[in-house]
Amino acid sequence: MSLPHAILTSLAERPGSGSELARRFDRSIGHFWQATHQQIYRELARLEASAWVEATAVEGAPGRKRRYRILPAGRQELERWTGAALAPPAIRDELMVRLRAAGEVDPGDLTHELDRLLNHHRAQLATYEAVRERDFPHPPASRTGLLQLLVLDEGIAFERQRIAFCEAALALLRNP
Amino acid sequence: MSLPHAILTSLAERPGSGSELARRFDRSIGHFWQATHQQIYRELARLEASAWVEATAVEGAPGRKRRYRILPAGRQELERWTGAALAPPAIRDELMVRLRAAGEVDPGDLTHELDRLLNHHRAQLATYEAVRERDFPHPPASRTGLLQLLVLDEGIAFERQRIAFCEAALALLRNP
DNA sequence: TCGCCTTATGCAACCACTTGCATATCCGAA
DNA sequence: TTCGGATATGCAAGTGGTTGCATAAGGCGA
Repeated sequence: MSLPHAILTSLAERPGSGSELARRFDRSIGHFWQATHQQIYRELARLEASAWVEATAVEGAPGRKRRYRILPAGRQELERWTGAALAPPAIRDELMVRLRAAGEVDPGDLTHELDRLLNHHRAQLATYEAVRERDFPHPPASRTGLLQLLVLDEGIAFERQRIAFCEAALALLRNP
Repeated sequence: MSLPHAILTSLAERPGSGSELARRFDRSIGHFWQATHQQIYRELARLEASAWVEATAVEGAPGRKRRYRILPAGRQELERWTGAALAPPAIRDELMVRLRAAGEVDPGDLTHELDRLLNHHRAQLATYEAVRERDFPHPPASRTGLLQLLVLDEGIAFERQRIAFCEAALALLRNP
């Protein structure tokens, strides 16, 4: 389970409040490890109880805003986890199940759904490419930057592969 | 949630018992939607309660073996689901989080874990390629076969991408 | 025939995630 | 000045997935 360490990583990159983290997840790390704001708040409470992060109330902000910062023990935990045993990814790909099902029964409106999915992946690809142009106009010099770019490029490769796959599936379903 | 429909699809392809389904998942559909035998048995009980599958006891077998078969109502449900709204995949990729973390702290033994992961993906690729040679020596003629091959080839493309990515990450972590 | 191994099925507890809703606080507009 | 909207945090119930263990039945060797 990676959520606590995804949050620790995000806080190591930059301190922030729960809602800021939720927005950061939507734009950055969350592209690889999604989390709702409820998950993030609950996990922040646990991280604080473990003394891996500390929080200070932010005055003059709406709600009861608290700013979280990673503590040395949290950085140490993140380091331990980074080198710990890494399980192969648990694949849960509904699209593949659908297509296997479409081989057994009438696919119905599946082509319409594939079209919607294709649009989603094209939009996601455009997002990644915009981030790449904005954040990495030149090859980064630091190891941190190189690793961030590597991960971003994997996202781009994934979306491209997905787009090609949706197109192939649509071609197959449309031409009997 | 796709597990009930993954099971219905598998039973539509061929009837079988819970343990046979569990083995089939390990080799086939489970490459895209993993499930333990406990999940499968629980789900089979629900599918039976919904009258989407029926079971008959198998005599002369160890345990209390029961053979499941999809019913017309189950096939109808599978058809409904095939055309239903399809959500974009929920990505949860621990490897990407690790690499972002490795940009913030000392990566420790991460290269060793990446080596193990690389071996896993190479083995998985070899498995897929063996299945492809065995099951699809010639291009399939049926729509069912074409869809199965499409899904299999996506698995192959995924493993290749993953192998290239692990190699790139290793090169980056080893050459500072 | 007794005990053990294997196959097959299943229960129960736990944990993470999802969803819907509730509360707190600030700010600006009526 | 108070009321509604936006921001921020949080609770609680329901669901799916994981893990450890339990039970049932056939087969086989001592």
